[in-house]
Amino acid sequence: MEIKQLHSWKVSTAEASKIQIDLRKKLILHSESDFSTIQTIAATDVSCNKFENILYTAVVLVRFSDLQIINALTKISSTTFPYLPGFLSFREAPAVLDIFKELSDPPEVLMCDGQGIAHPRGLGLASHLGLFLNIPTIGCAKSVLVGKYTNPALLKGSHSPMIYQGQMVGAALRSRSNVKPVFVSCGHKIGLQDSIQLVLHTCNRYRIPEPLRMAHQLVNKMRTGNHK
DNA sequence: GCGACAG
DNA sequence: ATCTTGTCGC
Repeated sequence: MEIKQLHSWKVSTAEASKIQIDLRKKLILHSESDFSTIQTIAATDVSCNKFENILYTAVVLVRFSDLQIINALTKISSTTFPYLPGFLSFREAPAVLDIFKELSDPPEVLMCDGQGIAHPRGLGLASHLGLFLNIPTIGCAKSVLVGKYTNPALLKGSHSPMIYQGQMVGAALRSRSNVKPVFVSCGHKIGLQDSIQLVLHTCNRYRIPEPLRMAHQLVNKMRTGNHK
């Protein structure tokens, strides 16, 4: 599929910071399409050995009705950009985009393991990917990068706002009853309510949404050489 | 200066 | 992110 090349990925952290501040203005933080009728949902995840710069990346496409895998693409690549909180996309996004270049059709929505706009400069991995791919993206992180929240009620589906610099940037969402919440934020081209509903729909047995779990399992098997 | 800090 | 076993609870 067509990928926008909005800037170089070979940049300093100072340049990266400027890029984030510039690109955040281009984000669309509401739904323009009807997500009640979607047929599929995509997810991406990246794995890496400690102290190494080899990235194991996967994109999975699952059917929305039964959450079964329709397609899965993987790639092994190297990176020079280190992990720095607030700059994750400059490390991981190029690998994800490389996989999407091989995909014929854009997915209806992409779920990412990290923040959307709940980010120091409002442009986390999910938002950054959304702009390059020009598709709806959702940030679903396992922990907070920025923002304060009060614990949502213990029942699945309960959520409370994440507040950063006086703005609501996402939601702490109880994806399963009695478990630690996940942190959902708009990536691009989708509203927070729709994002929450899609994440909830894909959480059946575990805290982490099924598409993200499957992508995670895939990259870990790649990394550890388990071809089962 | 100190603490916080997606993956 | 990864390193790691059993164990408590729904």
